[in-house]
Amino acid sequence: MANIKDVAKRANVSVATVSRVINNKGYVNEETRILVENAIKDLKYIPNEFARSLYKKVSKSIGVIFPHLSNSFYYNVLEGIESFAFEIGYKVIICNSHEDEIREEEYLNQFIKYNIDGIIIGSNSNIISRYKELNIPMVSIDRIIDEEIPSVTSDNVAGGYLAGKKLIEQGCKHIVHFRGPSILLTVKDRSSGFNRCLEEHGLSCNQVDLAFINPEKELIADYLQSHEETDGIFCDSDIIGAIVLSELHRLGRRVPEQVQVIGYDNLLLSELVIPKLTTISQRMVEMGEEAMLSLHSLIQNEELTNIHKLIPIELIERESTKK
Amino acid sequence: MANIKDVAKRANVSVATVSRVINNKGYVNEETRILVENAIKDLKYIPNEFARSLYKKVSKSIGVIFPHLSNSFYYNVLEGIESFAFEIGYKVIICNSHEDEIREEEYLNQFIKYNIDGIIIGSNSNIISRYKELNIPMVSIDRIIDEEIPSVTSDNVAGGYLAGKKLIEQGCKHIVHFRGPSILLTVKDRSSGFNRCLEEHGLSCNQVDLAFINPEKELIADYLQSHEETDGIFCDSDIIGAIVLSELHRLGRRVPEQVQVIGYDNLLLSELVIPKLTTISQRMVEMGEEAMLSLHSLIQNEELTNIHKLIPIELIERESTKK
DNA sequence: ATTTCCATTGTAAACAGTTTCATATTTACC
DNA sequence: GGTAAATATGAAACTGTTTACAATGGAAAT
Repeated sequence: MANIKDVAKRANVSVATVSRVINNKGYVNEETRILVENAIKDLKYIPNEFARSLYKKVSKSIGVIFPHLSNSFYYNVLEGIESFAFEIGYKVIICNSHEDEIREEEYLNQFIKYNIDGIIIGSNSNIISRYKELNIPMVSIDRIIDEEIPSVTSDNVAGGYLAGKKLIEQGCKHIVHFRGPSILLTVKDRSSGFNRCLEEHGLSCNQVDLAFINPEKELIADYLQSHEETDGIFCDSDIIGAIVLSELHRLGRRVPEQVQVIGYDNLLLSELVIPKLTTISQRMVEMGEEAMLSLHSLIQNEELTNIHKLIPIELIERESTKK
Repeated sequence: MANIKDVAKRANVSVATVSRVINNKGYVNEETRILVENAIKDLKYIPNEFARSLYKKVSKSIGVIFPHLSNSFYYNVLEGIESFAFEIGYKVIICNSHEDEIREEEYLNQFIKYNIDGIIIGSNSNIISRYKELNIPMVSIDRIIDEEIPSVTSDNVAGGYLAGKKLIEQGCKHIVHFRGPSILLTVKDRSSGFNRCLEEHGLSCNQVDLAFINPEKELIADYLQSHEETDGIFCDSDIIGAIVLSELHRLGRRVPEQVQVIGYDNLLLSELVIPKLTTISQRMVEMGEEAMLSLHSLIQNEELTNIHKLIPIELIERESTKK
């Protein structure tokens, strides 16, 4: 691998001049520039970023900490982050915390070693203080971990509200909310939006708490069996929605004629079940892009006009609700 | 941020000694070691990897080039890669080529700048020559791009064969194979395994070529409508499988009594459709781990006992085939 | 004619480590 | 007691860049 000295030698100039050419900085005579550029081409010279970063203390890379990777939310967000990062010349180092604080801390140390320019956190981090003392530009995604730390979240309150509104508009009276784990802020927000909407219309609903990954099918089956009057169901995920549909099918209840169902996430799945699932869609890729955008501003020391970005949701109407 | 000089000063030793302590290399007196370690703790010193890498020409990071991120195969593989990489102290830089050669080439240049230690490629790269001239340790995943470049692939031939065997054993005579894009080697391999099995049993099958992402529902519907005799279906993905199931449902054909269906990938989806889809499972996380393992050996200049690793597949029996 | 300024280039210090080599001390062995 | 080997440490060179500063020459201004 050729280095800057080799180029300088071949072009008969000093390394400083070569550096000026590479960085387009300072005075360089046009002829000299061409000489240097040719030498660079001849030697297939590519500047060493380590040396550069060592001096400039900038790594042109950001770290992304997620609690999981195999989850459509995170990899779609990651897609958005990567996409925008590439545009502005940033590398993305991916970290899977596995919801493990020790692992997260180890990654944090790595970040320092590598002069990482910024961090995007999607994990349920309890080590915020550690993050804050690091003083590295940082953006949280999907949750607000601290008032001072910029965030990008999906408008979960609006998501819940919209789902409620749709069910009510289509005439549902006996509504149930199959919720995700209620420790999650996102779930709480959806609940609060949903409940507010019902209250505004003089209604209330039952809540059944479920896990996201492996929702207990039995709980769903039991509830549906013992609540024949149910005519509207809001599920905190399409996976729960799909299970609900299959249970309703087993019980012989017609969707959407007798019961209407709304899911959440707009997974591929929601198009493949019968009937196709009406769902709330989060703009995940956009969330990733917005997070990277905020982070970039932060890195550039720009003022953020909007510290806490709220990304709108959409209701995707399919066949599990009435028109 | 404290640097090695600060530590040296505080411990009243030279930087060389500090370096020896950090790297556990060379002679250091026990008392001196403790002195240095305390200084490190006091100053919260973390060595700068850029300076290190500059001298050692090793980055402790690998690049992963995938054609997409939002695809369960890739992110599961990524999960495996990241997991093992973390164990052995490597960072993972994620690159989404979007199937774009120019983008891939740009990433490649980045890799050189950053002295990347190794590359895992999952993309349909046509720029192999470029890769080869780089002389960076490299492992391909899901496809063999070159005889000399180590690879980790799923045993697609066995997958096709196993699917064929299952359908035949359960008495299918009129079999159709809804294939993925036939340009893909993986698809070709599945086909060849599937067809060989049918041939061995004196059978043959029809083939319908479909896209993976948005399989043309109409093609599937048309085929099923015009081939009432069909009693066995092998689908190159669970998504195709789910669509097939929904079409069969529409046509009033009972699964598995009249028609049996096998999918591929063991997506979450396959558990949620009615009836649950029998499918071939690829051990994706394991593939990622194995790829990282091979790459690590390569980086360490170790001989690979098995250049082309073939990861076994499994038949996951559910409700869309007879027992 | 002298001074000032700009363009152009090079020298050398900085960035933060690792490692080679030299030197000093201790221990081991004959 | 003398020599070789092992232990312990530091000075300085080295990694490949960027940049502050100095030096030079020529043009413009006084």
